[in-house]
Amino acid sequence: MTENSPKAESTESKSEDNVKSPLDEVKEIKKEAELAQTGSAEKKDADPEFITVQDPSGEEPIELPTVDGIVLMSTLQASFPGATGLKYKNPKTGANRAVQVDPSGLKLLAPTDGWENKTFHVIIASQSERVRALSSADATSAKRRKVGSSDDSDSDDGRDGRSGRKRAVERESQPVDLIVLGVDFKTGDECFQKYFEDIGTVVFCEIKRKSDGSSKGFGFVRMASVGEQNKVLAIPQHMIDGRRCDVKVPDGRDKQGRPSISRIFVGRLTDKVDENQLRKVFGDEAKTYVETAVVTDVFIPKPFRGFAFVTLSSAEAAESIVSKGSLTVNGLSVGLSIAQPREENQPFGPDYGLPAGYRNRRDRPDRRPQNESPLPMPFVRQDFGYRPQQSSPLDRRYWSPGDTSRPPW
DNA sequence: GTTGAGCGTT
Repeated sequence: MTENSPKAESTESKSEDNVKSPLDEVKEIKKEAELAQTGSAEKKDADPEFITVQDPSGEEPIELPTVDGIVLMSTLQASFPGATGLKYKNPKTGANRAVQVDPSGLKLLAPTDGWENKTFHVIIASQSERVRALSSADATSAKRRKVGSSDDSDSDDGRDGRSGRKRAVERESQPVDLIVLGVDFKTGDECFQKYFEDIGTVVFCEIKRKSDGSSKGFGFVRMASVGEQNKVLAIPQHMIDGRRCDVKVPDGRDKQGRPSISRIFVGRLTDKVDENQLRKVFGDEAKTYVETAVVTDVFIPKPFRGFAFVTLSSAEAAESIVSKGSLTVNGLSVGLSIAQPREENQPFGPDYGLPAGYRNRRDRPDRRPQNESPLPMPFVRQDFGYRPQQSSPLDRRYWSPGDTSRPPW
């Protein structure tokens, strides 16, 4: 079985670049997902059937698609967050029958007499939670909360399986909507959703459209867990409906209280580096500090300028790496620092502590003068990811030692 | 030439 699978993907008439490893990675992931799905039934040629599911809150029934004769749990949960299964009334006995769930928990298996001619009802883990989710006040955050209801402890990372043991990973924030850029205008919602369901559980997704219904070319997706979100973000280049897409954490949306994402400025780069190298080096390094950490984004300015930005899923990992001061990439040492947010992203307004001339030369606040109080343990007390602030504004101001001009106070 | 940036709500 070591032969290349002769898939009918010969229709790649478009751009077939030499970016191999990322694509292979995608294929591997998709293959995994495929294997997980091809359980028993094998009727690929059949048109997708739909089953009718009654909404527990009494709204209109929803039709869910079947895939190869099964219904994906992720599909169910995308429509009914918190759902753990389906049931239907047995016409002979009048009793409710539960739809069988396969051991992996990913698939709902067809009843022995098929999906047809039945109305299914959703089984929700906790009714009270669902009610709470529907309360308008907390609608958005409740939506997120729902996800974990079937599996109360967070499912950090699929690879580790059950969450029986606590890991040396601190609690990361909830998944966020990820922006998907470069979506083909003809790509439909189903296809869009399906793509991400092959990677993990999708709780929300949407292609943005104009008023006339035409696609804007981008969309959003939210995965059920941070682990799955990281899985998505770790893929450098997505191929959705035959088109290359980028998936990123939207600007300004990653900081809800605490940042779960952290960006590193990488200086002193040579023009030989490419994105994949940076992903590898920083990804490996990050995992030595936080095992679930992944590189979620790499930005290299187009006319090469000797620097790059590497974003990690873990602020702690980013801090840890940066605290080393440098890292070896391609045999050369590169400079590291925490990326400064752009002006509009700075929650504290302009640089109060810095004379105007220093605003572009920010000496990192985290590389503190030696003659001052000891390091405040960056991640212990880090209320805001990008800017470790002193508790007292008078404690510390930064200016160049040789500078004769006075600080403003 | 050591600080970027495709971006949503009904």
